[in-house]
Amino acid sequence: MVMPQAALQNVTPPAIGFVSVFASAGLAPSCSTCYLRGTCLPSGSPAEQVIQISTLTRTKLRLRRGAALYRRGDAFKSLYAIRSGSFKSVGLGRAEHTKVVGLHLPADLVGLEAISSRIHEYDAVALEDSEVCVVPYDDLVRMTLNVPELQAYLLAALSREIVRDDGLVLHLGAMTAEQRVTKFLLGLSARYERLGYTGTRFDVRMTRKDIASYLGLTLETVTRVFTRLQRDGLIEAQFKELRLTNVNGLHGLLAAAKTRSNMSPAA
Amino acid sequence: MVMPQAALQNVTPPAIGFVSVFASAGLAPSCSTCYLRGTCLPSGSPAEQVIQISTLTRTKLRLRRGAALYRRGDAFKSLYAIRSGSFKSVGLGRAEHTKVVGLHLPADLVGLEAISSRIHEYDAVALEDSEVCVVPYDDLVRMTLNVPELQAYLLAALSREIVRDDGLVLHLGAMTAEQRVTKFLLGLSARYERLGYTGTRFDVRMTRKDIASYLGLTLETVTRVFTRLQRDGLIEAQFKELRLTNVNGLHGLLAAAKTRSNMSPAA
DNA sequence: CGTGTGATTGACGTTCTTCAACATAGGTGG
DNA sequence: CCACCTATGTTGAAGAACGTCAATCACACG
Repeated sequence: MVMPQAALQNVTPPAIGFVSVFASAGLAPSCSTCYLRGTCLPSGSPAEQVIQISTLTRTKLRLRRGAALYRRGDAFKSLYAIRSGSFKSVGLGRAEHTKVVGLHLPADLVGLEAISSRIHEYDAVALEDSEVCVVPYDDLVRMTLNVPELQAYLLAALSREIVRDDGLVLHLGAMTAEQRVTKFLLGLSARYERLGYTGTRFDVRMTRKDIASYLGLTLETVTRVFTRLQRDGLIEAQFKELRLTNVNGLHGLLAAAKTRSNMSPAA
Repeated sequence: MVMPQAALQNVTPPAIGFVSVFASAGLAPSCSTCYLRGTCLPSGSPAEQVIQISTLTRTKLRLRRGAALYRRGDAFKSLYAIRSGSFKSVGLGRAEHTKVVGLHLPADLVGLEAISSRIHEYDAVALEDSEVCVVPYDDLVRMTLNVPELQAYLLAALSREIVRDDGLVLHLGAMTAEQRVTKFLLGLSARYERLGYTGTRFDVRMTRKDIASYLGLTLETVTRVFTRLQRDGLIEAQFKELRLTNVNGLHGLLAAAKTRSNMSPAA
């Protein structure tokens, strides 16, 4: 069990639990060689800028499953780009109850919600052994003034997050349990595909309980939907392992007349 | 009925319906005299910067109730700061059904969701006769490079929107109808108070149908909750007019043991 | 090999939706 | 100014979807 090695330069420190910190002394790859190149930060064109951006992310963190990247109430100092693994964002609802509000995969930028208040609003917990690049926020912002592409990228990332959340709002309130789960699975599939994986066969790292929380359901309901989808030949699921055996069929469930109507027909 | 007067400078044009465009030829107030000064854009300190920012927002729009500031699919060119009135954001769910995803009051910045894709994702519809300042986005971004406070402000605004949405996600999935409506009313109250209004007596501009859509309920359920809250002496409501007669009681409903438990107890 | 967490399945109850009828407000034209 | 008309809001009764409670199973981990 690797313990956190005290503070290094200006690393956000408090990540408790099974965290390992290391700087890029040749060990850690720079942005220019990262296989996610260009997806998490704009290391697109001018090589000069890529180098500049690489200096931002010298520090990496490794987290064991269950470890927290940050916790609710922690001071916000950095954003985190996921290099490998996955995280959930866990928020606090009324009456000391928690709820999963986000699921983050490689190339995602985590911590955006804390920019305005400078205090993290959620726990970010590793769903598996994971690795992130630390992006000190003040340095990032300073650099945007010289690298307009970076500025544009950061703004776009924030905007994308808003769209994602709005999408969630749109669906949470207006879909049946079956549709929520289906939407969730298809969304995951699409994200994995964008990362270069298959999209029809992947592991669901969240527990049924987490999924239920994320979708605003109970874990029993989620389980039942899984078995129903499996019975109908749309998926094959056992525990974390998942295959989408009939993607069209799944899409069909979403479009279906079954929509529950607190929604108004479009004009 | 005032018709849109063709394009003025680089105004986003397509706002259809009852829209009136006018430039600030002394008529329209500048940021330095606006009663919302500092709330929508950072016209805080250096007078020079306020003037600079004012040049961004030379164009204002007036919209009649029901008119659209922009529509889904419109090209994104500007953000809009609400000077007076209110708007709803309406998104498209599955199967040609719409859902209200946002409610915007004075000083809010509208259109943030379109920054990444450069295409508006929602309709923004005026809930009453309203007035907005047009903030051309490219000009705004260009200016942030010289005015770091503006950059910080813009990033914070986006981040705040993310927090707002996450909050909605948190609550939509995990609260009873009574709690959703209560949360909605208390939220409105807080926002009006922050704007300098009473917070215990205000008009709800959205129809029951809109509220229901926003909260993921049916309009009948919303109505029933309203009458129940009224019966219990917590509010007085007739149609759009609303008074919160027992704010503590309302807060009590949220904290209450009544939470439905797809939520996990905090660690 | 035992313990604990996560997953599954069933029976039952509650909340919310659905369907339907009716009331009220606001706007339009006579 | 009134009559009408449509959009909006209110109320009731019945049913479905999902939550709740509880028992059992399977896997992972020490």
